[in-house]
Amino acid sequence: MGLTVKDVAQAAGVSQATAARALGEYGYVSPGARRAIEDAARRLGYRRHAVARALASNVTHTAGLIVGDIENPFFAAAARGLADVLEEAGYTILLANSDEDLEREARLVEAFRARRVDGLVVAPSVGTLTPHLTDLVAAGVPLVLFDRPVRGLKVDVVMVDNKQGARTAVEHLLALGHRRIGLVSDSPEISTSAERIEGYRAALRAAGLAVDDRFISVTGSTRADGYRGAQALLQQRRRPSAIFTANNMMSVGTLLALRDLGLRIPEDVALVGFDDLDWTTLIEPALTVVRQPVQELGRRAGERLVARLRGDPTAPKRIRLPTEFVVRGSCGEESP
Amino acid sequence: MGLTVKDVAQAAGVSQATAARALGEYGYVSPGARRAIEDAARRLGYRRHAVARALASNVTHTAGLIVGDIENPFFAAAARGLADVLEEAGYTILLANSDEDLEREARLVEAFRARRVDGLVVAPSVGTLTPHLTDLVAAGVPLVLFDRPVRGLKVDVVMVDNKQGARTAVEHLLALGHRRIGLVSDSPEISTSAERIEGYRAALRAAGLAVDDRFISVTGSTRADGYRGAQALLQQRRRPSAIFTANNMMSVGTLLALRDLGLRIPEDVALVGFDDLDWTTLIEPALTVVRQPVQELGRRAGERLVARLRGDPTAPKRIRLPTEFVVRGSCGEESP
DNA sequence: GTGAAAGCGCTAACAC
DNA sequence: GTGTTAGCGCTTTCAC
Repeated sequence: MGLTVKDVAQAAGVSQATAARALGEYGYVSPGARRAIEDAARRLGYRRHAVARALASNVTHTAGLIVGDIENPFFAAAARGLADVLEEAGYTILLANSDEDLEREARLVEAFRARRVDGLVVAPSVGTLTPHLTDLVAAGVPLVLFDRPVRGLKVDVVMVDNKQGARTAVEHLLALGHRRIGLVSDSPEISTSAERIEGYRAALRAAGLAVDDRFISVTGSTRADGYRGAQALLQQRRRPSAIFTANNMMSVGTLLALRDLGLRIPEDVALVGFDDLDWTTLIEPALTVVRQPVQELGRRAGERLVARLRGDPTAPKRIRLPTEFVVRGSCGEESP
Repeated sequence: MGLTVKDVAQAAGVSQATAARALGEYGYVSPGARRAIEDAARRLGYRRHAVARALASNVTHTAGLIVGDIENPFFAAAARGLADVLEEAGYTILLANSDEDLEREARLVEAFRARRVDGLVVAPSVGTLTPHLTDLVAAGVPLVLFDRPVRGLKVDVVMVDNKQGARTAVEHLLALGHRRIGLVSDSPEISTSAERIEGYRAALRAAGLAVDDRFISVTGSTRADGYRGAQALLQQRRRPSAIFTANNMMSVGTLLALRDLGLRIPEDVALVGFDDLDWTTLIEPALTVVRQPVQELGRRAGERLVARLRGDPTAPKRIRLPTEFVVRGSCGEESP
């Protein structure tokens, strides 16, 4: 501890500036001096002080990531993809969970700004303009929105085509003859959910069907919420013959509700989920899902951020990765 | 950007030192001055500069977390628990994945030290003394080992009782009459796995059975490894009648292998997994598992680290949380 | 209780 | 190419 550039410079017999240039990998240093400096550094056990460097250079080589909950496999996979890209580019990740709470999210953004992150990737909990994000952008801090756009915020967004994904899922159910199709979703405040709900509605409308609110359950986004939502839908006298769940946690809840109600899949109720997971092929029947390229999503977000950090001046990009509709057994068919 | 303590001090009509004391929440400041300073700060939109503060005070309020892979639900849940505790205590988390690779892990520790993290939580990929960790401890940086001890390293460890957990699982299978019990595990270099393997052996020995290496598959730790390992065990002419999988990813792989081989659970092969997950009750039959208090594990690690950061001088603690054996259907019984 | 001044360890001009 | 010299924005003595 406490070994500085100056110490290395002395040991190597050069000025502090030269040693700093060699150790910090910038500016010109003659091969000879470089060798002497690197030798001395190694010999003494010099360790660069990223904090001092950050203060002097105004660059921290640190990026913030704010997700709803790292425990959710969706965010975990994304974090992995993001980390891979950012680390490769020399950045370290600061991680935090917003719990989909706007106030918490704002506090976290503030904390990350105080730490002078070079850029930020956030999955915004609300899809409308909020000061913590507009201020950030106004201040020129690169921001990449993950999974969800914010209406009116002109920054890069990396997301999937939620509406189309949901629509395809519901059309599949319609094609199988279902007319009472339930929707178990979380709040449309989360724009992803709004789009999936929209896709659901669009499919029904296109089929000339009325959208019946009694088949729609909109709650929180946890597994427990999914359980309750599905229960509510299924306990009506005229229950849905099929259900589309708008996210992975709610799929689990719905599955549990179905089981507790003694309803069989797909005989009693067909099921399609959004987001593919480890266990979707482990259950019987396997779950038909709208698959998202989750890790890729994280990677792309990382690439956008790195591009901005390197000064990419182009207009904000909205990257929409396609979903893939994976037919398995939960709607009463065999996989192709 | 670029608004400093000095600016606030001028606006409030006090010296920089006083403003800094108020803004930095240390030292004495009269109530009057404090109000003036806080008003000015709010009015001007002052934002504290954590990097400068860190350089001057030599405290970053940052903790590093190094796990094998954040995409693994085990680590994700732990990260969540840890984040909750650390955030509460005012720390921000730097996250990185080691991929269970020692060299990578060493690089990451180095990168975190360069960033002057106040402390570190790591799930070490190797259970023996390695310089990147001994140096860290020698330098006085608080370190908490997560999930796995390192032989000879005198620091806090938070883990579960792997041996007992594994032993209980195998004893359960033995009690059901199984004599050919397979083990699908990852490398004993990861001490957790070594302990689980040890528990497996202990149970067999206690029952007076020889440990037959043909029933033991030790490979990497991915799902694919589990799949291959299980396949290998099951394709022998004399295949195991039961399998114990030593981690969650390998349970998935084994389940897949079982299915592809057309083997039924529990009729053809009984199965017990280590680590409980979302989907273990979703499959049919539900998976009997050794459950670990995963998030709690993360929380406890966070608590230990915070204690050390606050100067707790007591001897290193080895916290061993108990596992819970959860009997479901995969061994041929009903849940209680 | 408050202020002046000296750093923390590094980068960044600028002169040589 | 290399050295000199200012800072970066804050904390931290130490007088007052």
